[in-house]
Amino acid sequence: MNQKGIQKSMLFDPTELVPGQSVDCVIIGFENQELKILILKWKVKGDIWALPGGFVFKEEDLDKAAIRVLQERTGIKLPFLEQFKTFGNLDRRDGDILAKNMEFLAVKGKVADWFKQRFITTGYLSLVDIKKSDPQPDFSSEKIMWASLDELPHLIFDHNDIVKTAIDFIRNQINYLPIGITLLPEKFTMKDLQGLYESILRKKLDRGNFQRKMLKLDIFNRHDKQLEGGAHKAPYLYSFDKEKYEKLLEQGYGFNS
Amino acid sequence: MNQKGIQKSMLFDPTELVPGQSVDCVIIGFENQELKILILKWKVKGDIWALPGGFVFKEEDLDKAAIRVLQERTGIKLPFLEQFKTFGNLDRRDGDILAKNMEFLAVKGKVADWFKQRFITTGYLSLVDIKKSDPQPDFSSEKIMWASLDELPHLIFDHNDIVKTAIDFIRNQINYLPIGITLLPEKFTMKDLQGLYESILRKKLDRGNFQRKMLKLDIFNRHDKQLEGGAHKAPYLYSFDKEKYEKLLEQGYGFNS
DNA sequence: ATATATTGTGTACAAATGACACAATATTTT
DNA sequence: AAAATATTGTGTCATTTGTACACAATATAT
Repeated sequence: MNQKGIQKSMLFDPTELVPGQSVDCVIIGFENQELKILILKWKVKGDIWALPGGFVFKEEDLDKAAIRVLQERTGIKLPFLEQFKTFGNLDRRDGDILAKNMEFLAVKGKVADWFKQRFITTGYLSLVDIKKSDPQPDFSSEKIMWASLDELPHLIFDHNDIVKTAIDFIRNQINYLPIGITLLPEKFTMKDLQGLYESILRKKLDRGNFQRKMLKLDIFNRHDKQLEGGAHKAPYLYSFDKEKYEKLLEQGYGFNS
Repeated sequence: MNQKGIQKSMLFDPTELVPGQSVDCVIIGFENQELKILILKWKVKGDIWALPGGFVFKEEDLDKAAIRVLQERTGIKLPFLEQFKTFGNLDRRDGDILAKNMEFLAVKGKVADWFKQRFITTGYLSLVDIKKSDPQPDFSSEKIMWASLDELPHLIFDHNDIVKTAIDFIRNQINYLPIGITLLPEKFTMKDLQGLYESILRKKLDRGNFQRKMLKLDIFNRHDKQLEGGAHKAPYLYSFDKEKYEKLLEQGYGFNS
């Protein structure tokens, strides 16, 4: 969290970290009617993509570690962040890849040992407005990018599984998560919102019924008409009434089937 | 899992364990129309109740550790077990209580240090038929008992929070968890099943509608009438058709509101 | 001016939910 | 032995919710 913390984690001083414990973040965005995941390319030999993850300080709450790691590794601050599962299988790390990279990076001794141990990692889920976020690669990453969920490259270790679990979690919890308010821009059309639901639920919804059902929730502000657009009637723009939205979220709302 | 493993964990040999990582089990049963939790009384000074928990071997999957710990500490084998959340706050362990107990037990050196570190614990949920289970206290417990959820004593550390989270999890996932088949005896009445749902959802359900809705699921075998009973019409006994039940569970079923 | 695509809303039927009713039946009381 | 009592299994019906499809309104393209 503080500057010292950041420095220390960059240097991987094992004495201040919880051994064998990490956090990994599945950062989800929505753009062009599809879900996207933020992934990092490691500064190592070969194309190695991974979720932004990191370690936990001995004097740090697990939740705080997730917030800090996300901030350090992507520049994203104060996101919606929720734990969804902890992964602790013995085979979840690939020893071969690690060994080769230790060699490539000429990492030896305690630091190499640190990376080679088995890690139990806790997965955190973040929902982000892509337009508002400007993710930056950290010192250990060559590149950072939003990858379409449907065309996600192979990720290191069990990170593809972690992503899948995160998406299943969202689908399951869709009525209790602030998906609209976090994933969409301030103003959006009902078509945008419907596309978001369809991407998460992986099925088509009836346009008319979707619109009616959403509007009946009474959590939207209706704005002026959208001007730019295609050769057709311009849709209304909506934004969330945050108070009403949060009140409704507590009890859950939305789609049962 | 193996005999060696059990011995080692009893002796708390820190070199074979993952430091700072534990698992805690919320074992849930249903008896006399109410939910019950299995808790242990520590062999230390004062009345200290806790969830059955334990540590994770360096060469052991996290899920396997939970199964082993449950077995070692309660004698319960092959239960339904599911991870629900990981707790990693700095303040989740109470240093005072630990220090006093180390003193009382005359535990010093490495073993005392082991117990004093911060633990990140992963909560596992187990659903058990009380009638079939015969929990036994392990060497470190003075007593083991089923405590009514509504009259749960104060548990050590954040264990009361962990129980609450587990119950919330079940309520939330009720349509996807095998609650009936794990918590009820082989044969049961619709009233039993309704009582179970009411205990979890914490609300009364209409008897007639509940019965109809359940039977319509077509996952039960209807047996002979129950003979013993009160001054009234004897109810049917039912059991689950396991194949149909499992098929239905995959897609979820039950109560939306 | 006309064509086209898409929106906002209407309608009508089906299915699910919720509240309550009532006969059937096993025991207890008289 | 008959009546009283409690509880079960099922019936009914009004209300709500879900689903499919229709159609006028309207913004731009031709």
